[in-house]
Amino acid sequence: MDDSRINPDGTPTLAQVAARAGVSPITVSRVVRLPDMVAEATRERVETAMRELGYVPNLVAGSLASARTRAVGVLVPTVANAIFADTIQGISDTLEPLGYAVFLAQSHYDDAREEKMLSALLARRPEALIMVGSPATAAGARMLRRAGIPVVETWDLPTNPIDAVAGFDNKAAGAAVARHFASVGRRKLAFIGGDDPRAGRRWAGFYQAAQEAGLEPPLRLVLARNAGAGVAAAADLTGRDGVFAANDALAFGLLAGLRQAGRRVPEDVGVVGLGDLEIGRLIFPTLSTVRIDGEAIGRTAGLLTVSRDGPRRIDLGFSLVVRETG
Amino acid sequence: MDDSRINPDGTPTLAQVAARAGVSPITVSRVVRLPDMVAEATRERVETAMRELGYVPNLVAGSLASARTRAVGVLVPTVANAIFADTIQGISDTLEPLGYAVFLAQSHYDDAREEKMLSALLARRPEALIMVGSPATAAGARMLRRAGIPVVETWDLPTNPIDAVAGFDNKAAGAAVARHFASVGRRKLAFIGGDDPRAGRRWAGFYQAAQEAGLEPPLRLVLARNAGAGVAAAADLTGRDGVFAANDALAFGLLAGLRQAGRRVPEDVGVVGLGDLEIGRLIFPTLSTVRIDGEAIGRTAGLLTVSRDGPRRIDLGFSLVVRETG
DNA sequence: GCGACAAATGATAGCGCTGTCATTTGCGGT
DNA sequence: ACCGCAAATGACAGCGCTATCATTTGTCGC
Repeated sequence: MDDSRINPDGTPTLAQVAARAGVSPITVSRVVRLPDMVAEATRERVETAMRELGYVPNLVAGSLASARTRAVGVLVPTVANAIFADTIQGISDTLEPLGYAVFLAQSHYDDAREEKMLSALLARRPEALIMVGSPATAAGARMLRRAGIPVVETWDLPTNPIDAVAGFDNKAAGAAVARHFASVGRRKLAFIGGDDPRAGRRWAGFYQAAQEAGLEPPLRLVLARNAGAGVAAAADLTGRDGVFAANDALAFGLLAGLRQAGRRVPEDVGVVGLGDLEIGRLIFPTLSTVRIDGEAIGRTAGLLTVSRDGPRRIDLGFSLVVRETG
Repeated sequence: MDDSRINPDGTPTLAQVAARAGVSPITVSRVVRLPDMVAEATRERVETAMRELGYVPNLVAGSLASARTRAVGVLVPTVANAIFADTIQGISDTLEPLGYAVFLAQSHYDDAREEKMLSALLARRPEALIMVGSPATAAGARMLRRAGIPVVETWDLPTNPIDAVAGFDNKAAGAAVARHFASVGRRKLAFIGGDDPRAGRRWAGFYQAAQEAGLEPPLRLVLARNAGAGVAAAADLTGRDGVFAANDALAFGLLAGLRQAGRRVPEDVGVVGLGDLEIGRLIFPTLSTVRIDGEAIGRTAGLLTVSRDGPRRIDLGFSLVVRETG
């Protein structure tokens, strides 16, 4: 194949395929999108021309002409946190077979950055938008409402969602952990986590349930959201016999820190994480955790973007999984 | 703000902002892209109109008109593997400040699917493409060469790269692990991993170095690429005293499987992973591993897409980190 | 062969924005 | 006031494809 036939200023266009196959451009378009509508002989002629030219459809142009991008915007705090990676996986695995692509963006837990990312995503006119949590700013929320596309808030159950929800009750999850600690005789509790709204709700539930169980007020440590912070937090938890870490990664760090401090788990202190990452089942001692199916959240969110059937608020729930860490 | 002013058929357009501000459309465009080129009074008038209408630029149209998408396509085997998530993070953190977005796709380690994803990504006309590994099919490679955009192959050092490379020598990494095992007296080695080209190269280096060290031929187990397979693999490794797992996740599973089988690590069997995930430093016993800086691979790849300065082949190397698992 | 209808193909306009050249406006110097 | 130049703004065409209506072609029944 002689490359001189390719548009020297760029990649081959649909018009060039049409000229080569001796048909009009719209027929080439039909071969790509609606092949059953084209006579077999014509279709084969066009397909040969496409193959010879190495034609790759231009979805930028097609999206503009059709007012459809066939893409979904996805905004997560960070892709490096495995629980969100599972959600992205669920979203992608659900939408890709339906012909939808994923435009990914990260907020890094920063409100201003989240707003900027929402704007950047919306500029690309995704047909829907899925985000972890809810917009942190009024401007962000306004932008999403104005966009007039399906919006799914995940990993939480907001009282005034913009559109659809696929999440679980963070406050109830925190309460369940505190009640569990009380039921196994833990008296001095603590919570370690970040300062995002979801961690705040887990803390609120944890605190309230501890109060209701007659335990002394739990301690809250607000940390950076990585395992290293969990390691360091162990030093501030002397005397605490039950610690709820806002996510499993923090819990892994905490376990290492406690081990280094010579505190036995679960004999001296119980540890519960959140997320039920697979690693938690493999380490020693195995991690007790609040099981959240991040991938199911993603799948559900994906389905909520493409279908208006059924409820728009899905509570996927959680369950407390008690393993060796207490 | 009365919503009736918004285009009832969709979101506000640049033309509507122009009409509202009493300027021509190209002036609105300039306010968005080149604000210093517009007189202050005019700019403020336009900005007010944009704000009142809730105007969000349409990058679909802008991309077509300017022949620039300001996006980079990223193809990884799976986002759920932490080492690739780190790379995505590195890519995103490097490109986002430069105004580039990430179009993400996953191959799920399937050749046909990889080719389909490459085509889907290229249809969106990314200005560059970054992929883990190299194209598995000739058609995929041809597509990329034809696209005429910067292409970065990562996590490997291909002999005939399409354009640029940001990776490390997988074969040498495998060899280093075998030599390490030999140096600490391991005699019967094994390798567990998937069947992708990179795992194959790790195995080849491992096998060759073991031969050169006079050890009996190592055993290779080809597994599903998840921790669960690592757990199960322990049953097939009786009598082996040194096991190299193709990645850390597999190693975590293997450690659990060995623990369940009553085999002590490192007394009975040494285990080395690959990737140096943070969790490996936190668990007990701490994991020996081949350190690969996935995030640095991503950052380097990101820079290779936006700059043609300097070498196009970057070997980020690796290092063997010996911890408690041997 | 003719007419009716369906299948197949083509013509037209335009999606929302921008590269580029043209025109207008403003400023400073004489 | 006039001229030259730079800054600011506008006009025009079109990026590559597709929605939609129009036209052509093919098939079947009489």
